[in-house]
Amino acid sequence: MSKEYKHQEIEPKWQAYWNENKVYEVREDASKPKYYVLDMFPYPSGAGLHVGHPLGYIATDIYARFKTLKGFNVLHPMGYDAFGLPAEQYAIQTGQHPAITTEKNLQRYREQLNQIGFCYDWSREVRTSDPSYYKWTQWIFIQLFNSWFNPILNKAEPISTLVHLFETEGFKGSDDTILTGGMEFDFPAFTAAQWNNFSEANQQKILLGFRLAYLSEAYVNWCPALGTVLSNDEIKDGVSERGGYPVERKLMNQWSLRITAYADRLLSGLDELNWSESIKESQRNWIGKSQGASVLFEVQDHKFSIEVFTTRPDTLFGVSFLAIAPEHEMLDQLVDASHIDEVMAYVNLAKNRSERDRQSDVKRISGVFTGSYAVHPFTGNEVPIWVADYVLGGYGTGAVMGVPAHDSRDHAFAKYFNLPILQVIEGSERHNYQESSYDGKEGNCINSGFLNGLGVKKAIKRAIQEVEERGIGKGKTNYRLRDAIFGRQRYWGEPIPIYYKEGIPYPVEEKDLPVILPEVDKFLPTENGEPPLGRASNWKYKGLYDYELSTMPGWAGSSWYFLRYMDNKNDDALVSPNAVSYWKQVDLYMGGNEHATGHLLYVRFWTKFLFDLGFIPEVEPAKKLINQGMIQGRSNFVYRIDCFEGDKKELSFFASRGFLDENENIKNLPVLFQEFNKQNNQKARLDFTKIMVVKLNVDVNIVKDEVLNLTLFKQWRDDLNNALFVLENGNYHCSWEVEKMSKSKWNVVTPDDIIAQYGADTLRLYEMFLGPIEQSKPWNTQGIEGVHRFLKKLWKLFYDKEGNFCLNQEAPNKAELKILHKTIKKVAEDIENFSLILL
RNA sequence: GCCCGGGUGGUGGAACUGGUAGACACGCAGGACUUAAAAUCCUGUGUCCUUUAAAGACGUGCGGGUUCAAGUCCCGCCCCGGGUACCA
Repeated sequence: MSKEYKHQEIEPKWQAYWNENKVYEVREDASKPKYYVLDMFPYPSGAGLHVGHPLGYIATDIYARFKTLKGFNVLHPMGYDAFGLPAEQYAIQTGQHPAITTEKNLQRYREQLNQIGFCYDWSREVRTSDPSYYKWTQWIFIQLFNSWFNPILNKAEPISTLVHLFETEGFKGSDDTILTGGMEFDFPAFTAAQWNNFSEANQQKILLGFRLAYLSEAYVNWCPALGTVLSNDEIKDGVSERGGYPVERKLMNQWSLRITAYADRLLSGLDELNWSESIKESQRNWIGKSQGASVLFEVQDHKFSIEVFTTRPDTLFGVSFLAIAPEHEMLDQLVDASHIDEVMAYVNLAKNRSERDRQSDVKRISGVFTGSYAVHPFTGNEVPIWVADYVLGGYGTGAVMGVPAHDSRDHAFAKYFNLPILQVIEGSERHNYQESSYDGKEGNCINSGFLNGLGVKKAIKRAIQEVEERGIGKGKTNYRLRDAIFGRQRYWGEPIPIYYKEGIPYPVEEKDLPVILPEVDKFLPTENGEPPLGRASNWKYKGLYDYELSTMPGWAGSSWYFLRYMDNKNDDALVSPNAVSYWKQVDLYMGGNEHATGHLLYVRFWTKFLFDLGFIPEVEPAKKLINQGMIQGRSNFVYRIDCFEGDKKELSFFASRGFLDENENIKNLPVLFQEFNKQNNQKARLDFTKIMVVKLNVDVNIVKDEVLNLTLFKQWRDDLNNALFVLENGNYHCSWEVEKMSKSKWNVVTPDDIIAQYGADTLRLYEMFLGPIEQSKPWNTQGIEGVHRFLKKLWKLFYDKEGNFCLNQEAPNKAELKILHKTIKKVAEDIENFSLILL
């Protein structure tokens, strides 16, 4: 051993030892209690693993090692969420196959992970893009396709039980008990005899309305110029980020998963989970259970009614208008001829606004009168029907009853369009109903016929009773949660294992799985707008039938990966009963907050589904969840001063932070130019026609303590070779801001440099030292020195000046034992509490 | 907009149920060791006033409130991060 702490020697030595002796490989062992520690697996991006990823990994690694020492049989695996958009985008730009990009990125991730010295059992690695893995993702999809949700048993069952029901009892129509709450399509009632005489096509069409994986129309962001569907992410300011083309919302036939059937179980299941309250609260809000009533409003001079959903049937007498969504299916029929142009113009505009836009933009009130009236079911009054974009097509019934006096958005709408505001709840006497609404639930009904005098809660019950008696509505539970659109018009994902025979979708037979992602010449949609898989030549099931051309979304593979780690090489089942009955579920799951309602809801859904069908023994994927805070990037900026003469840029240089004021404008122009001339030995005038300050992200790796390394800056990009500067005391000072850590912001710090300089142990210690694991914080490498020094001191406790390992064998005295045991207690408690900061 | 987090020195953060705000560390300043530097060790370090010290005043995003006592509890705001259904 050398004389001082040398991580360059210590770390590779032990990492090699672990590797050669397979120290961290585990197998089921009934003699020991099991413990399953899981990290949310990473998407292998081109920028490599940044310092944010290991934060959670290090914490779980400490915990996994601790649990092992405590005698548990610890499963601690790692793998990759390897399908996804970025690799596909890259493929579109460069022609490089996403599989190649992914493989390359993945290698790099593995190297980085190895360097940090994690105790993963690498023999269990999974990759979602590997056919041996996605075979089972596809298999689960087929199970979903072959299942329906039985609301009486409150669980999924094979579709054959529904077929049996149809064959023996038929279907009683939209109020049938087999419906899970109006989420299936409305089919007319049929008898068993009728069912048996239906054509195959008709039967299949009906079944599709009940399957947990089904085909239906849904709105997507369609970009005609790119011929593809875009995520909200890919849209900036209403146009495509790539190319800046217009985007419209378009109805498209899409595969969806009936997650809404599980809404109640997803909600009630939260109570037993040891997850943070904030995550559980987010999920509750996302599921958005609300109780109320659906009420039918007859449309005057027409033979149909509009169904509205309301949580406040007690305010029915306060209705002064109905508002329907621009997407409402009855719109065409009810709009009055004299209003048709105006309405259609509005609808075309409103439909193409994104939902988020429509919900967030509360200040801009818009809507248009359809020219038609509904009849108030109790008063018989005429109620004007409006189209308004604050009503969303996908939520509730796509129509609301406007009660301006007691709903703030209805109020804003009524006030803007001068619609009557009718008070029906007694609030505070001084409340001015022309100014604002009273949304509270305290008070008694007034001006409300049979509801007068009742408190809000009683009035709700009474109103529901009344509409039910009159046959114009019923009590109803509504969920904000929508079925999950599952099809993607993309290449780099799991092919949906469906083929079409005479236009009817059928699942690929299990023995033919996996449906391998075919090769294509380009990763773009076809000329006639089909997804990229439409380019695959001779790609037919059994050589005869067309395959489904859409692929699965990013979250498909991640919705069940925790199961695959238990038995990752099994070719006969997604996981063997043996393995899953031993490892059961994740005991500790660590991951980012950003997955609160996406991944974490879907994985719970799939887990419940697989449980229902008897494939796994647990209804929840993870008992305990810890959200590691996001490590944000700490971006550095430089300021370029561009000076124009007319449209021509005459001069351009970089000014240090101090020359700009708080608002990042030039503080004092003459002083700046004086300094510029002095420092660069020039004679620039300052009477330019236009002077602009351009703020640019600069690579944080060439900035230290906010001081820019000028030499490296000039080498950073070709156009900067001859860059000119105005410095402060010989230095260029940058500004900084907290942003998401990403390649495009030049603020990615990778663990590699830190490990090379200080070693993995210093990195690990420092990441834990940064602050509580749950808290988000920007990355800042300042401070790592102190941690490194701590390790050196620790090392010196055990090695003398010549580098000899020195311990003596003397029995410890009482005081020493006391310290030892206090330390053991403290360390054990801190680790159990994930208080990994204090040393 | 809505939902979930967060805001404490120059910096990361500590303060468990309301009870000495700023632990620990970084940085900075000074000193010791050294021919010198690095490394290491020691001392100081919230801000302001003050030659210094003592003493004092002010201090946990902003404005109010409750309390003997507020970083912590209540009300109203501001700012930052995440999510908002095809990013993962």
